[in-house]
Amino acid sequence: MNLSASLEDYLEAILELKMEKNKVRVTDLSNALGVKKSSVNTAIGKLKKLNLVYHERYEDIKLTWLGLEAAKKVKTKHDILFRFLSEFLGVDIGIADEDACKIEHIISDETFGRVENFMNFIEKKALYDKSKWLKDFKAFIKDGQEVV
Amino acid sequence: MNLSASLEDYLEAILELKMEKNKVRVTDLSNALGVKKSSVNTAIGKLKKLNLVYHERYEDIKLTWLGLEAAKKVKTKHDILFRFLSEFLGVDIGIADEDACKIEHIISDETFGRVENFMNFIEKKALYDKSKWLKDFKAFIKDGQEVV
DNA sequence: AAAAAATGTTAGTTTTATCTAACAAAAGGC
DNA sequence: GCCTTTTGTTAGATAAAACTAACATTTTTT
Repeated sequence: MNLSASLEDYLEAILELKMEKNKVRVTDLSNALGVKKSSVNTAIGKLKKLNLVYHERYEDIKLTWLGLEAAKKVKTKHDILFRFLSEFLGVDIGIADEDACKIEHIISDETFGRVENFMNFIEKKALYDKSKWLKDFKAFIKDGQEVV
Repeated sequence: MNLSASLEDYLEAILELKMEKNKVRVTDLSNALGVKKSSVNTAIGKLKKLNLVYHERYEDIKLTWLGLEAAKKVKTKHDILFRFLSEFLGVDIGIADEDACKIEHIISDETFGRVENFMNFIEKKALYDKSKWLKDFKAFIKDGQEVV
């Protein structure tokens, strides 16, 4: 199933809102994504046709099992890309979130897999690695200073 | 000046074709970007209005000074992202090229700056660093094996 | 130089995702 | 229980970027 960036954003937002406030309404999505309610309506119609959400007129929006799986996949991508950008590269968290949100839709599975591997590597390595490369790098990133 | 991803791709392709074959025609762009010639025409019309290219009916396409600057900016982004993906993360070069081509249009200046810094760091570090973290990481990336 | 092929242009259509504006239904306040 | 506000829906418009199909111009072949 190949979803557009826009539809992936809707799915992700539904999942996040459900975790935050349980009920997900058209207005919530409109606010979360910064689009008009009519746009939400159109998008939900498409997701419904794809069997990704369940929605009855004037009621709140629910993910189907299929939709939940798709949403979780997008969210996982987002989270790992966000951590890579903010924790590793030191990007400001606001910007890291924005960029992750754009990259998550266009990155290939292969590239994402590599980023994922890298974050796993870093996470474990940081615990017991004797070399101070990571610290050196963070210093470098921070003030552009070289550390030999 | 805020260009769409599509227009940035056209500029980048014009720069690359100019370097390869000197003359850049509508057909060259059509082939390079995999779009119809009529689409190239429409895009060139927009770039012309923005003073980024110079183009007379039935003649070849040239970048203005402004267009060249913009094209170089995009290409630099592409090249550094490509090196990061292929050389550092070990992504297949075909896929790295595709992904770089998508990411270059959406990444923030801040994030791109961080990637740039990182590649500079790596490049110098690799020359004299005693720790074998980079080698360890590449092994990890390659076969998912942990190296303690 | 005429015919054929390649190249370039134009007009009009399609798709995706947004918007505005008008309207419909539901929820809350009194 | 009515009125107002909030929420949801529908219809129609717009913008970007591609497409097809028809046509125009230039280049190449013979």
